[in-house]
Amino acid sequence: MVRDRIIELVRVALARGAADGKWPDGEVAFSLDSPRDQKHGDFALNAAMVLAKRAGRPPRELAGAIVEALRAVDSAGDLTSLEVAGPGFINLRLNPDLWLRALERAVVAGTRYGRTAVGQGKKVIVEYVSANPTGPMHVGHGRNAVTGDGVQNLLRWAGYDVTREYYVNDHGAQVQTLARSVHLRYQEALGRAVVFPAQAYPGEYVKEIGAALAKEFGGRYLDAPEAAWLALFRDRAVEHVLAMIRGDLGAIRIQFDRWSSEKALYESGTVERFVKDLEARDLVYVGQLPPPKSKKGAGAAPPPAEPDEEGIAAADQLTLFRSSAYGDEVDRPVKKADGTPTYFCADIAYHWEKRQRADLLVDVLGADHGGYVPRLKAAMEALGHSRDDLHVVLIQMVNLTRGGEAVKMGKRAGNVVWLREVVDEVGCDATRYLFLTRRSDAPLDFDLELAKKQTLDNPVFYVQYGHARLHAIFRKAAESGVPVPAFDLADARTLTAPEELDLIRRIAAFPDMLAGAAQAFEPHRVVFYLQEIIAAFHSWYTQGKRSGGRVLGTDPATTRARLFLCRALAQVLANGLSVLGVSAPERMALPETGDIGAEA
RNA sequence: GGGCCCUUAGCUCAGAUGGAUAGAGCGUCGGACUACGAAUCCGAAGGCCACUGGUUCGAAUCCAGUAGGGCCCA
Repeated sequence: MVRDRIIELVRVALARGAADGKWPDGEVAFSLDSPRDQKHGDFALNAAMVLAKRAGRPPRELAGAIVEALRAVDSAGDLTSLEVAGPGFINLRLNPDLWLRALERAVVAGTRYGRTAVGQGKKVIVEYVSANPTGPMHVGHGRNAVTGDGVQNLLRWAGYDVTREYYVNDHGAQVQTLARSVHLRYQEALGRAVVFPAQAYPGEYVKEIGAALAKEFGGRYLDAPEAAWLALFRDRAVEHVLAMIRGDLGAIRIQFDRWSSEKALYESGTVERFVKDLEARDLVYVGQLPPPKSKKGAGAAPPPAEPDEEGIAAADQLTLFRSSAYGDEVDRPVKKADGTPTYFCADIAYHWEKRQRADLLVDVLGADHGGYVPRLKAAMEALGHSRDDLHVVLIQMVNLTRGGEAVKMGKRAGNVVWLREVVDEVGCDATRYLFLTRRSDAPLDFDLELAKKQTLDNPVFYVQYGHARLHAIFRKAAESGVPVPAFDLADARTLTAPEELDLIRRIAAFPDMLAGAAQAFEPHRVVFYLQEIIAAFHSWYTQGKRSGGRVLGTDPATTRARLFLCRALAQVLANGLSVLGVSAPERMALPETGDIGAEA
């Protein structure tokens, strides 16, 4: 990478200068930025300002000394100009051949261009979606899924050894409620009139499962006691729902490497072994839940005597995990009064088990689980790991709109918008891309009308169109008997327009951008990068068209060079879209045909 | 009442580990095709980066507090 090469040069120069006693020894936390303003060169180095205080010398004077040191180590002649500017920046201009070589690398690396080794093969488990197996995926799950998949893919491109994992909460109250709901529909399917209580799951799919079980078992469990069918109905219902979820995921091209079952954690004894481990480390004790934080001054409010949804009441003697010693607000129960483990217990047991399989854990959670993060981190630390071995990506909610009008959503019957409905309406590419047009921790407005539009308002369309347009150029070139050539430095040197150099610099920065996005767990950066680079292309293209400097010009060397530039650009677009799981069509149907065609 | 997130152009949002004159899209106004996709592009207008203080060579970015919005818990 171009930037890495310069960073190395700077390091050597700084070390050499320190060795010569020109400035104090030690790490210099310099940065090498690409300035927005081209007048400031290819890169701006702030080392002199960082070092000024330690050296006790004015930044600009120090900058002069650093410039000398850089010149001394630049035996290859990479730096064509070095100037001190502003408060003490050093503006670097590079030998243009360096940039042109980056263009060559992009094409030579092909579908692998952008892959880096910053992850050093570290094992990472990315857990995402993990929607409760009590119903199909809704739109919010979709955002989680797409973001998680983007993070996962970024990490893969950055050289991590990634496992995609889905945690199935197939144990506990919610799947039991599902089982009972299904049993009611089962009775109904057998002709019995039932009253459907408010807490039961209302969806149409519950009826389908009930009917399927009626067909399979007949009246066998019609009047049987709950104990006879609960576990069976639960397992069958979960199976059905997971099949639906797999279908939903398939519709947005998401697959998992591993499905981890909460129930299996119990059945395999993992939870029990984990609790033993906690006891052995003296991380738990028996006691009562602390009183909730009360209104100030008025003394402690009376603790609620009512059991909560997990069946824990204030007066219970619980097994508590010393999470408050590791940054959590209070100690959290891992066992209830009757000795059964809590949901939290199984969850940290799962993380404990995951951490044995990987160096780094990433959880993609809904923002409503934000309060859960400190106790998970506390658990990591208590178990002898670093808090940073777990990184949590929080996903804010999706506000669905149609032409600007809010689409009402809620948990009540009939109000949920399933992910599948959205994908069926706007397509997988638009769904995936638009879910990533905002930082994940900010709420997202998703407009169904906009997502379907075949105009530049629609960011997906804009980028895909750019890719198709590049391929139109290749087709035209082939028709004219001009194949896309191999790299030739002499040809490439004809690329001298500022717009062309700008495009080349962006292409060269692609691997850095991907690595940065991976390390920040922020797939939306890829979206913004693509948006910018394709805008730069459209601009260059149209301007060239006006001034007669088209890609397919009369001068053979220029034509070859520009075709090659387009080739590199198309590769970057295709690779960037591939990281996002969005297709890069080589041609797009005309709107008159009414065929969207972008999925090809 | 406690905790987390957020506040940047009329609207929707970017702004990488602090860098030089804060960017993009939409919307508004004005322009550009006899050849590779005008499904595109160019230009203009539009800002007290919520507020106050602090940290330093330098703050939209980091810290504290205030105001407003969202989520969770109670």
